[in-house]
Amino acid sequence: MEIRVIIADDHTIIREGLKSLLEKKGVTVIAIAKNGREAIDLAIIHQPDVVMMDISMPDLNGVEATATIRQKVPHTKIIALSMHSSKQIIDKMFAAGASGYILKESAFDELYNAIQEVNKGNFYLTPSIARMYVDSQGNMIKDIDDMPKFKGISKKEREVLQLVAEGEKTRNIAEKLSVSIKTIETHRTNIMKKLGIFTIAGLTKFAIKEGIVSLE
Amino acid sequence: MEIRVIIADDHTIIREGLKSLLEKKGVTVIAIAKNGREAIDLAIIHQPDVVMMDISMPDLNGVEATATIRQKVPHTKIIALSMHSSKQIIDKMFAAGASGYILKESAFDELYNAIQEVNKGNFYLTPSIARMYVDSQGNMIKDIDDMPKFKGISKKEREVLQLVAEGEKTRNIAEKLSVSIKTIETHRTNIMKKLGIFTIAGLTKFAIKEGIVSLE
DNA sequence: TTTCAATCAGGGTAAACCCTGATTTTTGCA
DNA sequence: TGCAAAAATCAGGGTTTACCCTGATTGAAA
Repeated sequence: MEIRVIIADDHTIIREGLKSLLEKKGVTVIAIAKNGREAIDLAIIHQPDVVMMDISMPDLNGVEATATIRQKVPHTKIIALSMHSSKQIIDKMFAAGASGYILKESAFDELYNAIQEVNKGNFYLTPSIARMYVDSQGNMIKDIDDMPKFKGISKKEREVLQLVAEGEKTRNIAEKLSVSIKTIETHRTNIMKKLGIFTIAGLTKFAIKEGIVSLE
Repeated sequence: MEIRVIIADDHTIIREGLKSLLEKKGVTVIAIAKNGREAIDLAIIHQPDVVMMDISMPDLNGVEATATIRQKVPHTKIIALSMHSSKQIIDKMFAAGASGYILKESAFDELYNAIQEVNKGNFYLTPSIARMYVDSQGNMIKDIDDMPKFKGISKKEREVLQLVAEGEKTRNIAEKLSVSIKTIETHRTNIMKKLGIFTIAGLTKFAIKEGIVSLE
């Protein structure tokens, strides 16, 4: 059976390379996204079987994009494609509703395997990471809808924080999120109060440290 | 004429993806290395035309591997394949003897172009980075090694940039440097023009990338 | 049912941003 | 050594954005 896949990664080389490899294996790459927001839009339009989702992307990161896609296109499965094996990041991704997690240093065959498994409705975890999970928790992943809070920062606030740290002005953020400028101002003020950081530069550094935005 | 290439990258997905893309274009990938040490060994054995070299690799990084290959296999050209556009890293790579520098977010066509150019004996720099190596008159600075400053940023401007990126307000910066607010405003404006970055968040990220400020 | 997230308004001050134009000091190099 | 270029300094005066209150509504979650 044909598997229809969307690739989301901010690095063109990876997008194109992955597409080339998947197509060799007979997987149909129906669309390519270069950030989380594009991934959401394309997932809604194309209703793919699987999304290969990079975690750190500009504009809207992979964790948030995963949560939104899981909500709006529930039958679409998501595999996180990451460079990091930090437990914190993995937890976030599965909490957001990912079905698989593989590393960029994994072999392509493993990635192909993951797509097959996830498409069948199973979970897939890179073996090295799976070992870490079984040791610490015992139980595997459960489908949690609500994302764990991040230092008291709400989902929307985190989204605003990312855009602020990426250099967007309030007006542009308001347009992107289709709300009023006043709303964004309120969010930004609340973020600053919660974090105790009162400058754009400070917020930017915080967002970089926390992996909310990348330096690329 | 056939171009013989070695790929060195610690991420299997990238190695295999790149190989697949290059072979589609008729480039011969004669070997694949997953760290710098392997890259050196394989370069000596196979004497390739070009090595695609990732910079951050375990065991032995791309910079050292580049220097060694340039010394032991002088006719082999090296293209750095990086995720970062930090000046320090670029300088190091070219100092080590690289002939090209491209980003992983570049399109594959650009990478293919770079291979062609480098194989002819030319240098190749990703346009976005090349722009940073251009002075205010629009002249390309060829000698990257003794480039005095980064895109025409003066000493004082750099000082102001650091304070801006650390979250200081114009008034505080003026006080610290014992000059008027207007002077700082002028510096900041000039920095923005020179860098083509027009937000505090952008300046902050730039400063972090360049090591002007740290993440604490 | 009370809390919290998300939405938005009014109205204000401070700061950033953007010109033009100018003087003085430092510095590269012919 | 001398001179032109670049760096550093500052002013005036404008627009825009950020920042900071108070206050209010809706809907969802606890």
